[in-house]
Amino acid sequence: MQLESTSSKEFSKEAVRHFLVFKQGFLQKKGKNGAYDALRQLECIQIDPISVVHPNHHLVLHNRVVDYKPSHLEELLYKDRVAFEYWCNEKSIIPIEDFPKFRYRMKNPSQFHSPFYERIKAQSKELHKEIKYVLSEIKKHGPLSSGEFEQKRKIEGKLATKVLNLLWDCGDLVIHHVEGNRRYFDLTERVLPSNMNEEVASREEYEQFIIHKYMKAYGLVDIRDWRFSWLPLKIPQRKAMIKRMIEADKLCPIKIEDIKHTYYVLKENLSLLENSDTAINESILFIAPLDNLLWNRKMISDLFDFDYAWEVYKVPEKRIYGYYVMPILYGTNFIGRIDPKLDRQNRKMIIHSLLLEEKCFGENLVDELVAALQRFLSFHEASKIEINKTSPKKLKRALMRELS
DNA sequence: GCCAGTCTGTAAAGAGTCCC
DNA sequence: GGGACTCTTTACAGACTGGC
Repeated sequence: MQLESTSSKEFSKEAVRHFLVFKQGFLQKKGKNGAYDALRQLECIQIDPISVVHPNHHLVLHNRVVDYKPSHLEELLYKDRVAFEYWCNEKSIIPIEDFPKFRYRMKNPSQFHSPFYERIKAQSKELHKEIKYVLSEIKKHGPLSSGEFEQKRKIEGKLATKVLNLLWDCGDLVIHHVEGNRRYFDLTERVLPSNMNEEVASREEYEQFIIHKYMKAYGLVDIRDWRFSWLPLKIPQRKAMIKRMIEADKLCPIKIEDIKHTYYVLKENLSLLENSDTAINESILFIAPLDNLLWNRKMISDLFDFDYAWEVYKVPEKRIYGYYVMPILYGTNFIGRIDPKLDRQNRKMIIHSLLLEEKCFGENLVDELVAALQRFLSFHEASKIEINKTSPKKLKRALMRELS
């Protein structure tokens, strides 16, 4: 199937990088309202529980909102209820106005992903009694976590987790609040306004909505992406969908210098891509491992000539850059990697390594790195810093001179 | 041989539980 | 009281399998 049209526009890598970085809105917002605006601009933020430093979702907002605090997001989720948690780019935080659209997926969970759901769906008949019991207990007592079912009620903890997740997948329960990493679930009808819970989109409406949302969030559309369109589509179905969108004048194929692979961009974003004068943040940023900018690792490699792999899931002997390694962004380039860990007891930020790419180091970078580290420390309420390894070696002394 | 899809290993913090 | 242990949460990366 030939998808490239003769009218494909050609762009430099730098122009496309500028477009992608601009769309992320780095350090463009302020305060709790700014955090909400950033969430809407990003479409969703991926959740991750690993807390070596602040977890992924907080790091993502820290890089968009100049004075961001984790309490901003907690309030947006559990007090103001202008955001909710559900499957989007994996488990994600999503603006609440999208909730009615997600109802289609909630009511038809077997049509979508989640191997976890598939595993327990097979047991759903057997779980019928437990489902009824969990719902009635929550109705009676208010928000409950899996732990409470194990401790005080007659249901084993792992089974309670399965049932709670199943009911959450299906939209019968929402996350009321979180204590540590324990989620408390409540009835959706009790937490959200009735209009949110009544409207159910059709399959067609949901698909159109989620495809558009995906394309806006990614900026560049890549048919190889394993999360393509956040729908379970095989390659031929993806090609057919792209063809339809090109014919409907909603999507444009683009050619990028030195890249054979064809990427696509929403027609509505084309003028933004063509306009490389848009102002972007020029400070150094430590990008979260699951930041929206990094969702498509192949695209990052193509456009930024930077191969990034998060190493938390690698066996220790195969790690090259460190367990929680984060890319360092400077303007429209990745200039290196940082592997941090917060020592919470001593309020000390330990930088296991800070490695700059070859050719990236210049004396003027030191000031920018110091500013970025100071902001990172302040965000984590760390009063001390320890830097173990840098590349180049002389960077460590230069940084410590400014930071201590 | 290549590509798509599936399965498994891996690790962290925080809260709760158990036992001395 | 406090140390040791268990449970909970998550999905990427790489190994593996199967189809063409």
